[in-house]
Amino acid sequence: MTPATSVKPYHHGDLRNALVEAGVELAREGGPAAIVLREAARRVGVSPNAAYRHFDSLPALVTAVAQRALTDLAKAMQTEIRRCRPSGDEQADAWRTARAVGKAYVEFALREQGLFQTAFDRRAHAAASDHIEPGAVSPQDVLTERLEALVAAGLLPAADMAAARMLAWSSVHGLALLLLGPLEHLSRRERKAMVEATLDQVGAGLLPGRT
Amino acid sequence: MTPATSVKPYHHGDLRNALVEAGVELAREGGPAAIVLREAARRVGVSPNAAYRHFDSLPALVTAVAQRALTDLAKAMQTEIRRCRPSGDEQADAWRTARAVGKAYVEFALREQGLFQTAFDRRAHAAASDHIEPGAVSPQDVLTERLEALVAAGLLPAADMAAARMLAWSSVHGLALLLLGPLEHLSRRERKAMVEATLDQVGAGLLPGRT
DNA sequence: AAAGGATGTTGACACTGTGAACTTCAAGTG
DNA sequence: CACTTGAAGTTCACAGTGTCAACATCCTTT
Repeated sequence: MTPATSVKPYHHGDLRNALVEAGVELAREGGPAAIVLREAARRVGVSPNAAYRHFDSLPALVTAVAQRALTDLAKAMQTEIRRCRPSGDEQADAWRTARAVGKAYVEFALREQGLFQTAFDRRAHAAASDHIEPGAVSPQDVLTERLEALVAAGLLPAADMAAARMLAWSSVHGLALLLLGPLEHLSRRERKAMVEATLDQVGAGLLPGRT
Repeated sequence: MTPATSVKPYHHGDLRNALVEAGVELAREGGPAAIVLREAARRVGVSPNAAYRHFDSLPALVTAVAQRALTDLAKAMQTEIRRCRPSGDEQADAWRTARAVGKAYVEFALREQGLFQTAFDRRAHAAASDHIEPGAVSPQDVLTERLEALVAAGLLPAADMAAARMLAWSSVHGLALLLLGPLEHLSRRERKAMVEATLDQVGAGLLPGRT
């Protein structure tokens, strides 16, 4: 049995993950621009250049953090779906869960501003050729799943899927970013109202005649 | 008459503006992160710290560039309105111009990616206490104006203005950012289709029963 | 047991934002 | 008109960053 903290082994053992986690923490504190290679290495207790054994460059680390953020977002959406307990009415349930997904999206953005911005940072998506997690579920997947439920419930014509996807994703994504940026001065109450109103409005656009 | 280019006067004369313009150029080339104090000063032909006589810090310069970008965007929207020649039918015209504004928004974002991202950069809106241009018109103003036209034409209940504003702004803003980020691989044709479809869908949400 | 490759470390370089002290110049005051 | 004074630019300096090259250490495989 090797003592847990002997004196610090020369090899960290799980540096890549540790760096990503440090990066996540930095992103949570100050957004994508706060992800700094040297600081991440410092927090992990390792020399700056050790990171280059696991990431080609800083953007590569940012990309990894962004992917982590994306799956966190997806998880939050799924959790919110699970909190909606079925009422038996398939149509009502389909719409309620779809709405819940949108709400979870915005709430995650507000709760985890730094992570959310990192998830959609330009540099993150730029250095794309990074190895992707196998079982990673993306926010798009969760949304698509909900739209399919709407189709199955007969609320949405299958032919309108693509357009509906764009409207739903665009409006919720835009809403989140506006609340984080130009509308950041709004009170919690006002924000809440905006979110509810916008989600209803999206519903009106998505499902003509049914809300 | 002082010769236009004697030998370079010690005092630049219009440094603030020159720096902002250099900043705009940098932003156009590489987004908000590419706005670099020293490079801007270099391009203007002045020492790095000269900038500090006009801007408290780098974020202050970014803010100035962002404001310039915002008015550029607003101008593009207004131009697109003007390209819509009235057809006599007030309702049709109101909707057509509203739609044109949305389209101009997205097209500006695609055409001037760097500027657009700078306009909505976090650091830009953070250092807010900068002196604002007097006659500056904002994108929000243009949008509001179009919504009022919709109300005047009897297409939109005045009570729904706030909600409509949020839906329109959110969806168009989100659409633009998605096209620039996660959907950047789309072909020009696909993008176009997305934009048209989403705008129509927004119209459906905004004006129930009328498109 | 020795080789070899993966993993960390040190040292160095160019670049950035920013503060302090100095210089130049235009404008107003006695 | 000489002379001060304050705005606008400059130089020097420092800490912090990403990244490269060369070196050190350790696990693994033969």
